[in-house]
Amino acid sequence: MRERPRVRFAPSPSGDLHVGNVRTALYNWAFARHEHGTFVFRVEDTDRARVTEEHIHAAVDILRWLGLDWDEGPEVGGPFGPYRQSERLALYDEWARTFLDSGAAYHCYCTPEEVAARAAAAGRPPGYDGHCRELPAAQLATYHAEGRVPVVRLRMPPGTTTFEDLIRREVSFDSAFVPDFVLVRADGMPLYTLAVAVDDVLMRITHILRGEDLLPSTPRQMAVYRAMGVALADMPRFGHLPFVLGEGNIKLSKRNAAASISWYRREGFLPEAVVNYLALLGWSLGEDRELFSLQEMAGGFTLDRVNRNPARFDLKKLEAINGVKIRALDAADFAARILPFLQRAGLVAHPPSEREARLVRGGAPLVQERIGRLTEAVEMLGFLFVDEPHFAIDEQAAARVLQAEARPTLVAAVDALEGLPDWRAGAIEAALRSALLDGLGLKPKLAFSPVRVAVTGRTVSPPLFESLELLGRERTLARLRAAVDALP
RNA sequence: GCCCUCAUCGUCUAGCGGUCUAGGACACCGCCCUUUCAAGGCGGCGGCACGGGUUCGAAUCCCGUUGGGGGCACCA
Repeated sequence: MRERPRVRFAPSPSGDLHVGNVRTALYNWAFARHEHGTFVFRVEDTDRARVTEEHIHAAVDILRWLGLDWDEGPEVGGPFGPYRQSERLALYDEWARTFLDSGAAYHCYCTPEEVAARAAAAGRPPGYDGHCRELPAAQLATYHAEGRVPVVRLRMPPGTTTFEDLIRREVSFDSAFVPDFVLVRADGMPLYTLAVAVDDVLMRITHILRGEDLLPSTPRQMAVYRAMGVALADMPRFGHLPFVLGEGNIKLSKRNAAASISWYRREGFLPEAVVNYLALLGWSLGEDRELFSLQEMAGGFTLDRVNRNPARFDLKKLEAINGVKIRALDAADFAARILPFLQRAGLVAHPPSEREARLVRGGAPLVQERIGRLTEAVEMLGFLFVDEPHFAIDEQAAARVLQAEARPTLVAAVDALEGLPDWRAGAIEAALRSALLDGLGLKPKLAFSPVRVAVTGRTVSPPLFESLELLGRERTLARLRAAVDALP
């Protein structure tokens, strides 16, 4: 009997989408999908100075990358558009006029400075005092004569606003603590306070899941609904999501690079990991299930499992989940995911040459189970793509491992590998074990590290024998000989 | 200052009056495996903020205290 819910994600993209924004989008999406409702994406760009075209594109792009799709909004349209507030200004204007006519709103001629000064002088908390609520005609004339341009304020109805929060419980605000607020600026531009309410009603939004920072603005939003003639029972229902805090020192400030979701993409996090981790910040599937897909999340997403307390972001945990998701990828998919990172590092061409493609395919399985971020594949596989003349050994690694005493080891390795008829990992391992372990009586750890550093340039690398096989006989021997020559 | 809100291991959480000497995950610490690094396996450390109630019985319900967070814009 109950109608399908319509929910929305309505960011005001004044920069890269924030981690908290995305978590809100995710919950709205999951709720819509779970209830077989509609997910609306609306852009709140009434503050045009801050919201740019570029930011909007970035938001669309990152949401798509995460795998969130919307039924109405930018690039998909829908029956209740336009979905950008900057294209709906006439609507807000119309409603502001209606409010003025009905007395639900009034013109206010006070400047922000005057309002603040009066509050301070009276020792009241900041906020409007209702000064222009009932202006005498004479005063009005004076203001006009002074050339003052009014804002439109909503007349906050007296009494108590009570609502059942979808995530908390009953919340109520006494209007005495909710000052009359501005709907339209002196320059005629509508404010968030007007635009959200009008749009949510006009777009038939039924459930509003948003950050808890908006909790105190709920009575104001409901007052606008009321002015629009919406009955209490028909108003959208609100659910306020707890905050996502930064690590350590509270707030996930905009200054912090890790606050913007695009950072995670650049740093080699999988969208399925980001989404999985973000879902965990304030919600759980239950039964100790921590790993799931977007679809599984949608399948189990109910509001009664959303937490009320704020969550702190933990990069280590995200990384752990990322590792699990990386390992769960099939080989071809994983190779495709690391390719862009190798390309950006300048190691592989666009498109990859045949040899490069072969090395990516061959190298991918070597690193898939040992990295937590896709970017690490670049560090570990770099040695495969560098041409001999440009191959360089990490200085610290050389200083530690490639000392004079490594000479017999490297020489023996060259001898053992030079005539090896079968250049495959198994044969390479057998040859090196016999030459270095049996022949020189070295411990494995000591025997293989000079070879590793000489050939990969690092003390940490993918498995040695497979690495040599991939690198090929020529390049392997060239690097070993060069290392011998460079020995002190 | 006023209003609102939150409170289980270091962190994310399970728990929705008895099955809790509180479960899982990440982190951390051991051990095993091992050609480096990981991964994996096994084990360990560690928590119901405090005080009152309600109840035969509270992590779970109520009140208060403390502490945290948010809001009080011609930002959203």
